[in-house]
Order: sequence, then C-alpha cells, then structure tokens
Amino acid sequence: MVKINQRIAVRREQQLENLVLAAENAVICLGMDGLKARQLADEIGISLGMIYNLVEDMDELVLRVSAKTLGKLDDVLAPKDTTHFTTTAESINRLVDIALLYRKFASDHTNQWRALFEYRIPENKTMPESLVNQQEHLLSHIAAPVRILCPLMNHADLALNVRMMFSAVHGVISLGLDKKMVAVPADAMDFQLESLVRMMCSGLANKQ
Amino acid sequence: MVKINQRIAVRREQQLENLVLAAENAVICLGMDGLKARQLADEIGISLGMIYNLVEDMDELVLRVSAKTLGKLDDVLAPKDTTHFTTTAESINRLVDIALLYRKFASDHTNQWRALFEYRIPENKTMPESLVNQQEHLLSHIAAPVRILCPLMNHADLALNVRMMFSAVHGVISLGLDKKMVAVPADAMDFQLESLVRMMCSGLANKQ
DNA sequence: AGATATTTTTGAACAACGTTAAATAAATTA
DNA sequence: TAATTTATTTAACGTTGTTCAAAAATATCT
Repeated sequence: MVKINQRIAVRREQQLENLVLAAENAVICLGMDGLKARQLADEIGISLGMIYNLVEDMDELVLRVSAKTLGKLDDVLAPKDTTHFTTTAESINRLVDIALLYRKFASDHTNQWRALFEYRIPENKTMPESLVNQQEHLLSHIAAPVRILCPLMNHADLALNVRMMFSAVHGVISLGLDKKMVAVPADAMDFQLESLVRMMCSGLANKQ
Repeated sequence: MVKINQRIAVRREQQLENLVLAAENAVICLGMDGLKARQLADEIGISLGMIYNLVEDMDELVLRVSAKTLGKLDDVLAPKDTTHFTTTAESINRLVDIALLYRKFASDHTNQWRALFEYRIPENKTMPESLVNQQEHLLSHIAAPVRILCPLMNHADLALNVRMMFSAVHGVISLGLDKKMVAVPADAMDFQLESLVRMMCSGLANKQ
C-alpha cells in the first residue's frame, strides 16, 4: 500500500514553483540556452538530481516557462474594457493596437518571447493540450474584431485568416528583432506593422 | 621566414570542402542540432582536432551551410526568363509566384531553411558580410516587381516595404510549417499566401 | 643523403551539459 | 525502537565543443 504524504507533497509543490520561477528568471536574463540544470538547483537550494523528481526533464521546464509567457502575453492583448467594437473602423484600430502591443511585448520580453516560438519540441513527445488552448485563447482576441470586419465569413475561413494575420505580423516582428537578418528595422517597425494590418483589413473587407 | 606550402594548402581546401559538404548533409538529414564535430570528422576521414584547422568553430560551419542554402534559394527565386514584368498584374502574379516558390522551398528543404533562420549568432561575433549580401540579393528579386507597382516610391520606403512583405510571407510559412503552433495549416497555406500577397499589393498600390 | 628545423595533424584531455541510478537520509509503520 | 518504505542526494555516465602537448609529416640546411 502506497502512502501519500501530504506534507511532502506540499513541499514538492513549493519546490516545483521555485524551480519554474528560477527557470523563468534564467530565460529572461540569459535566454533559453541559459537554462542549466545545475545552476537552477543551486539557485533554489536543491540537489541536481532532485530536479528530476519535480519535472520529467528540462523540456518540461521550458514548456512551463512558455505557459507563463503565454499568460503574460494574454494579459497584454486581452481587451481592456468591456466596450465592444461595433464599427469596422473600431475593429481595424483594435487590430492595429494588438499588433503594436504584440510588438512591444516582444521588444520588452524578447528572451521569453523567443523561447516561446523558437523552442522545438522533441519528436517523441507531444505538445501539452493546455498550451494549445492558451494559444487558441490568444487568437480569440484577434478573431473578435475580425468577425466584425467579415460578418458573413464562415468559421473555418475566419480561423484561417486570423492565423494568417497573426503569422504575418509575427513574421515582421520576429525577423525585425533579429539584428542579423535583413528585415524591417526597429524604428520603422510600428509604422510598417500598422501599414500591414490595414492592408490585410482592407483585403479582408473587400473579400465580401 | 614562413614557408607557404602550396600542396598542403590545396589539400586543406579539399578537406574544407568535404567538411562543409558533410555538414550540409548532416543539416539536411538531421537538422542543425545534428551537426556533431566527431561525426563529421569520422565521415570525411580526418581527426577531431583537424576540424579546428579548417574552421574557427562549429558556428562557422553553420554559417557556411547557410550560405549554400541561401544560394539554392536564390536559384529558385531568381527570375527564370529575361522577359520583364511591365504591368502591375504581371508584377502581382510574379510576387505571388515568389511566395509560393518560397513556400515550396521551405517545405522541400525544411531543415536547411530552418537552420538559416533559427541559428542565432553568438553575441561576441558578427555576421559575415557575404551572407548579408546574399540576403540583399534575394530581396532584390522581390524589389523588382514591387518597383513596378510603386513607381513613385522612394528607395528607402521601397526597401522597407519589400522587407515587410518578405517578413510577412516568411511568418506565415514559418509558423505554418511548425506542427506545434497554432497556425495556418499546410493544405491551406498556398491559398492564404496568395491571398496575403494580393492584399499587400493592393495596399501598396493604393498608397500612391 | 642525413641531420635539423618547421609545419601539420593527431588524439588524449578538459570542462560543461542532461540524465541516471546506487547510496544515503528521512519518515512512516509495526 | 527496529524494520520498512519513501525521499533526496551524490557520484557517475555518456555526449558535447574545444584545446594543446605530442607525434607525424614535410621542408631546409650542411
């Protein structure tokens, strides 16, 4: 008969929380490659091996940090007030806002944001459903104004266009924040992003 | 007095070529993380240490592979015939073609393509100028038709919009080829890409 | 040609990494 | 308290990129 120890379970939960916090901090300061098992263990005062009683492996830790990052991003992109956009002009402005807020988030939390997108999950394991749901929820903030723009569009096409818009904006920001690649420079980015979003909105509106 | 040995210089050049070929093959088959110094040395029949007489470090090897990838991509995106696009319709179709060719290249050479964009150069060292030039040349294939669309646009704005268009298309493809992330699914990608490019072209044309 | 100097290549060694598992410490049970 | 189970640690393993003293190969000089 396996005995479940409540006190120890609580301690482990606390240790896990500390571990994820330390991991988050490491990603913030040093980027995803700055995550080192030994460094984290030292930092929160547990042994190296103990990490593997708290998480499966380092990949799980990256995913846990990614979940927190997605949460923060959701806070930034979620509608601020309950007043809804009813006109197309309001919707377009809202979509521009989202793009610029997203750009700002990426600039302000570059390492976390990069970890979110650049981390490649190993072949053998699968993406946690909760993360997929978080992403879905994020896209819903974009979907709401797009629905105003395209009231006749069916659900599937709307989802496709929302993903397209997000991906396009993401691409401009992603390449733009890289110094290495030839891309939209930082000081012109917000202008170009607004331009891009308005182009896509016009295109969507003209579609039907 | 330092003696330069011609015969040995030639052999080293051959070894370097073999090394880069082996590295390219490793990236193609296993991805960027599949590049292992010992594996490469074994494969081309040199010692482990010899690698560091041929290249500075493994980063240089990644960059050399990236240069080859950029070359292949340029072959694909370069104009096929000398017939020039003079009408806006031709230019728009050409830009759609480029986007779809780019998508196909990314699908067909995923590992190499990913290595090209996901490799992050270390802080201490700088991007080789030749690579920057290659990228610039690639963008010129996009710039040509865009110039037809926006004959009055100044050089700086044109460069900006070309980068924006490339980045947007790249974003859709990049997220789309990730299974993990919520993005445009593969079977809808070409349709969405064409849609996106036409939207951006309309937007550009309406600008002036 | 043979001895010496120089250059080129090697392979053992190092440090850092994630991960595992045997050994130790702690806690529970009888 | 003694035995047993659970929890944690410490030492080790297998990889990694990189370095450097030694070995091998080559060139130079007498």
